[in-house]
Amino acid sequence: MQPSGAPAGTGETVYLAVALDVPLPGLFDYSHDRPVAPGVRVRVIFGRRAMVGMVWAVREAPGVAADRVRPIEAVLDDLPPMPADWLRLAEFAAHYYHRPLGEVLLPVLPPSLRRPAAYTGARSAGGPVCRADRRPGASRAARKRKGAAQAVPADAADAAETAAGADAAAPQAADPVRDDAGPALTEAQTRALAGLRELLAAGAGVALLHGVTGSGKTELYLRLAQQVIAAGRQALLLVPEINLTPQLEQSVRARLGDRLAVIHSRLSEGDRLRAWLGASRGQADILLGTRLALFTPLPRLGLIVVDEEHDASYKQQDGLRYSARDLAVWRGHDLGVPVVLGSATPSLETWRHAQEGDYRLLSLPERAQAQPLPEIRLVDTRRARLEQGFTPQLLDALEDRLARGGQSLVFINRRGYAPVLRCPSCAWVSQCRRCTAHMVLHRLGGRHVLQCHHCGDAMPVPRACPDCGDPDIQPMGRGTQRVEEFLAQRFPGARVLRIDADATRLKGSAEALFARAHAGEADILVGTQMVSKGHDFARLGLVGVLNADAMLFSQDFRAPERLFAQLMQVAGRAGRREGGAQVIVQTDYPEQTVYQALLRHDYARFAAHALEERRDLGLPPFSSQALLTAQAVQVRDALDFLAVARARARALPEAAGVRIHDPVPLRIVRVARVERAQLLFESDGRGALHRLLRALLPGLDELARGAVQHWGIEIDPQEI
DNA sequence: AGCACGCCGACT
DNA sequence: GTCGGCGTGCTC
Ligand SMILES: [Zn+2]
Ligand SMILES: [Zn+2]
Repeated sequence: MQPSGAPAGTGETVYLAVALDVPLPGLFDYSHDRPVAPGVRVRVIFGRRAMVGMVWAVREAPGVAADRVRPIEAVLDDLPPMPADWLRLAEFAAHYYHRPLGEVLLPVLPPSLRRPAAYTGARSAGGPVCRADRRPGASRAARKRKGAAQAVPADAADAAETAAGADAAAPQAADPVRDDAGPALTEAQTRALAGLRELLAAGAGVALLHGVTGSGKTELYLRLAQQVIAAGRQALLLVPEINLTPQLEQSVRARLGDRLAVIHSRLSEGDRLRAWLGASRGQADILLGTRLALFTPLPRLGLIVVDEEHDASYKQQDGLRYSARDLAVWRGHDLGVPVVLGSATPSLETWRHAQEGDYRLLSLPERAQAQPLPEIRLVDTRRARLEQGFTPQLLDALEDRLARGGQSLVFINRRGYAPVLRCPSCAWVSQCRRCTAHMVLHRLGGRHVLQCHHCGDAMPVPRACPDCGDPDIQPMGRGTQRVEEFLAQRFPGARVLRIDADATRLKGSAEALFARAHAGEADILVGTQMVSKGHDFARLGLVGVLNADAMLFSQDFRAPERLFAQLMQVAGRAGRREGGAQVIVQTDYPEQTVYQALLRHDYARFAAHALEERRDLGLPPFSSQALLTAQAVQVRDALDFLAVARARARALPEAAGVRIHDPVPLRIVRVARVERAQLLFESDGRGALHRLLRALLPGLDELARGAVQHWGIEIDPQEI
């Protein structure tokens, strides 16, 4: 660290334009005795507090009155300046998402690099980088985890298969062509790999690897990464949060060696910094991580892979609302590095790019191990007599699987026992006092409680109706817990295992529950979307889907797209190791395209239909959207703010070609005593929309003074 | 966003 | 009398 005022200054005062993580536009000028390179972090006093900022530019004169300018406290020179391409990426993100530079540059760094106290305390010992370098090994906890992971695979082939998750082409015991380079490829894999290698040879471009669950996409990523590493470059492999398991890490390590860095949000600060340093110093050849790994400097980057590119977890939901997939494509393009997007159900944005020829489309139409895809049955629930939500067909199928010793999965995307409690005599329902939403009945231990899924509030279940005293209040509908209870009682001999966010929180780690399922300690699994990702269950022969229609009723135009992806994913759990698997989807609307396309495992048909609809309605990907959001105690104030914003926008010359909708309250207006509303902007071209926002947004802070607590802009919203 | 200052209600 | 409530305003 270079203390300010240290010797060897030039004597000339310069002004450093510093980016700070504050929601204020622009940069802040600080004085210093010599120039400092852009991309270097500095410690400064801002207002009353110490902050870490990043130098963006050097100026000869301050942009504000000289008496307001303060000196740099310290130049944090324990790291070289951030590289130019990294600064370009951050600049693009700040510009595209309409946020100040500092709100991108600093939050994407490992936390210890942006905390001023990490450099000042008595125990700071030269700062976080020195401390990390002094203990180059991983932390004790990390070593323990690694040791445990390595101890597991007695059968390495099997471990690699489960681990690489959805898409490892599993080496079979009898596979004759297997060698150190990995399992033998199918014909389709070989063709796709050739296409990917052409992309690599071309040096840039985007490919969409479209392959059904189990078609072996992961194997192709690994081979491509191997090739890139052999050429002396680094590979960045992004995966959804839920897929980044110790097993995946272990299998990548087994295949690509120890020069692997892993970055995700659940790492300790020390481990995260060490991984980040390893990747940014070029010591790691491969970086495996979740969306936040996208912002890691990689000096020798040669390949970016985004697995399950349609996954919602690539979109950050708090702070800077960026899409790691979109930024990955930008970074690849900027650096002239190939980008591979993989999915069984690509986002329609990506699919359209592939159809238009912007992206190279490579398909893996079949499962790698030649098991047929499961047979799908739609069961019409309109005229069925239901038993706790189950049709006789599904119950019969469950019974049949039980008799044959197979495993089944009942999928219901709703946690808890019942979504609402209701009084039969009056209008009382279990309403949350802080939200416009029902409190959900949960079984906790042996007792029941009411829980709000939106604000986290909890309360005991009343013994009788609080309004009229009727003791006979009833749970309405069902969630995983009630389904679990029903199945246990309906099939007394069966071992029923529930896997959802509550079960994994309560009974220890998710991995332990999944391990029980894998070990065959359950006949019927009951789960939410948590079970539909990343995990294969060897003996799983039947998947039953309850309540799929709930996702269809959403106002959001992307609801069918998400439902289709969800159903394909959960259907893909069945029959991974043996044939004869079956999926039963209960629905009131079997004629809907989503379900008809699902019957044939036909993504292309679904996508063509959905795209046609989007084109007719002028929706993405045929238009660009932005959402202006506002929060207030009273939704009226939020709506008024948005109405004025709309009037201002319409008065601007930049409004030409931009459709500005009406301000509307959110579907769930109040969450934790805050009421929300939004205003949708839409235009056919991206440029017009962004020009309008650039003219409109700077004035809104002033407009929001008063009853509006908060406002924000979301570019390319994925839920509206 | 923090973090101050600032001016009115109930507490030792 | 002051402890603290959060309204308002500023931060290079
Ligand atoms: Zn009542
Ligand atoms: Zn609530």
